[in-house]
Amino acid sequence: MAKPPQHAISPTRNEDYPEWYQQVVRAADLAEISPVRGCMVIKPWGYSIWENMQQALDRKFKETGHVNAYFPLFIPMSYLEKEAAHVEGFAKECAVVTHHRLESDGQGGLQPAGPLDEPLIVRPTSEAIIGELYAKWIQSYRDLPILINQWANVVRWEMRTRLFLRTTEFLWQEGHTAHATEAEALEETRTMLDVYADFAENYMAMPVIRGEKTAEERFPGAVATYSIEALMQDRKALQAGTSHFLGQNFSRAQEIKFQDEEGKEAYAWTTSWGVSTRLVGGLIMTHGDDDGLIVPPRLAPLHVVILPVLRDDDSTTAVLEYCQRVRDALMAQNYDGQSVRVLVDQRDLRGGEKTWQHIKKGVPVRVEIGPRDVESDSCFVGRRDQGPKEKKGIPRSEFTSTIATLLGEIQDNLYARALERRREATEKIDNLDDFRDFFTPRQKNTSELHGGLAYCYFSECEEMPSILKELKVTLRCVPFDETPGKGKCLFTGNASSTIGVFAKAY
RNA sequence: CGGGCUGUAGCUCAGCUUGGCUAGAGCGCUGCGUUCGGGACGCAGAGGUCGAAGGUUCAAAUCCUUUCAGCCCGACCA
Repeated sequence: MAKPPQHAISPTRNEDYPEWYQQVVRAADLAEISPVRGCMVIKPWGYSIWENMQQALDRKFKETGHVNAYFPLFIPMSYLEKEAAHVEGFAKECAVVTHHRLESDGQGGLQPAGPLDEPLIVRPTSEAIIGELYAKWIQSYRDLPILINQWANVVRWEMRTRLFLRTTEFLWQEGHTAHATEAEALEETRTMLDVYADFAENYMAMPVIRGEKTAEERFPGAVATYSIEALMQDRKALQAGTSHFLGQNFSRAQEIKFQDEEGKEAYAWTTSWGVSTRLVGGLIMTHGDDDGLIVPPRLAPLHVVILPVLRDDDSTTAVLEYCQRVRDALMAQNYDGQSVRVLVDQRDLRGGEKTWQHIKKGVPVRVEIGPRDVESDSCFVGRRDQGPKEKKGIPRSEFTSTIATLLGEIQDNLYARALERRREATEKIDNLDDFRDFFTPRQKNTSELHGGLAYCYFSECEEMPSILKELKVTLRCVPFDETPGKGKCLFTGNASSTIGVFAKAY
């Protein structure tokens, strides 16, 4: 008998976090790198999690008055030239379509032909094309607000890619709204940030900090960028969603004008906001452990997997029938407004092997059912937020009737754990030595989890950028939830009344 | 786009320095048997034009040239 390894994932988080991440993506069968440079294939388990995210978000968008539409993948290059800062921000990472045909090169190969008069850009984001249409659609204050969202893929030609966190092509949603007044647009920007934060915390069980980005980190062309920032288990921050107040920058560039109630011509106030498949990466790094992924119940493709323990005797039929009964009873229950999602895994695999597959995929609840359980009318239940061997027998009817409570407990527990991890990794720091110390690993040669979130007073000064660069630290945001008093800028010692959240980041 | 490295089975790699017979291992896969509530074992098998093109040679995974692709480190990023 080979001794089983201690953990399903090797290396562990402590040993090599980036490698652990990749191994979890693989072990949980979420996605794989594709033959196409920088692009990933999202496999059914990973896509299903994304679908559940989409579903929850889409419902929230609609509850806040938005509707879905779809705009073209291609953007004429001239459209992108209109907003100067926007161009500069995205020009370096645009895929460009210059031809519309292929022809034989005479040697069995193909070559592009039919050059386009004007190149088309594969959208890196859609402000440029959507604004162009809004300009046509908006004539009167009666046409406002326009509150549209689209689910789409976008392409940004990144130099280095990591599954879900940064890929050349990714899936996302982008909301684009236009308003008659500044106040209304600002409120929209803030509302959508709150929608994201609510989703992150209550669905993903991932605590986030809401805040505003500083000028350097702002979306190209925006007046203000708000973001939600989450802390991963390696103590690096992940920007999980952004909401931009675009002011009139885009409407001036794109001539999005309307006549107001007094008959005067005015430029619309616009916003845009988005979250992407990057959230799946955030989910992995928030909850995953050394046995693989843990999916919060509200987003889990499967809530419960039933694993029949079959022997080579005549108990098989009884066990399978019992499994069906348990399945039916579970599916009759409601969790989070939907029927509980259950699978009886009858594949012809060894029990241990099968169990571990589901552990690695992060299914919240596993139920082993064998002759013993049929005999005692009970279920042998394991929770993914607990150790693989912490399984216990529960009377069948009690288990099936309280499944929603159990799933709710797991959801809450995951959030509580994540919040506690963040709390442990958060410090208020008021001098530069401590700051350097906080972000410097103890060991030189091995990778080490270190750092976290540092709350510090700061000012936009000359000293800050070089120190941050040296430490590979970034200013994540100016958090909304902090009420600053009087402090001193960490970098200059000058008086400051602005608190920033600093962290190493993805 | 600068610096370093790697392309050999589905995956991870050995073999290359010093050219030589039918190109290997582990994992995975298929079959049979024993197993099965913490990741099994035994036996038998399938699977490769050694990234591509050209050259040197009696002989090339191995040496030379060209080329393509990928990875890592820098500048950029949801």
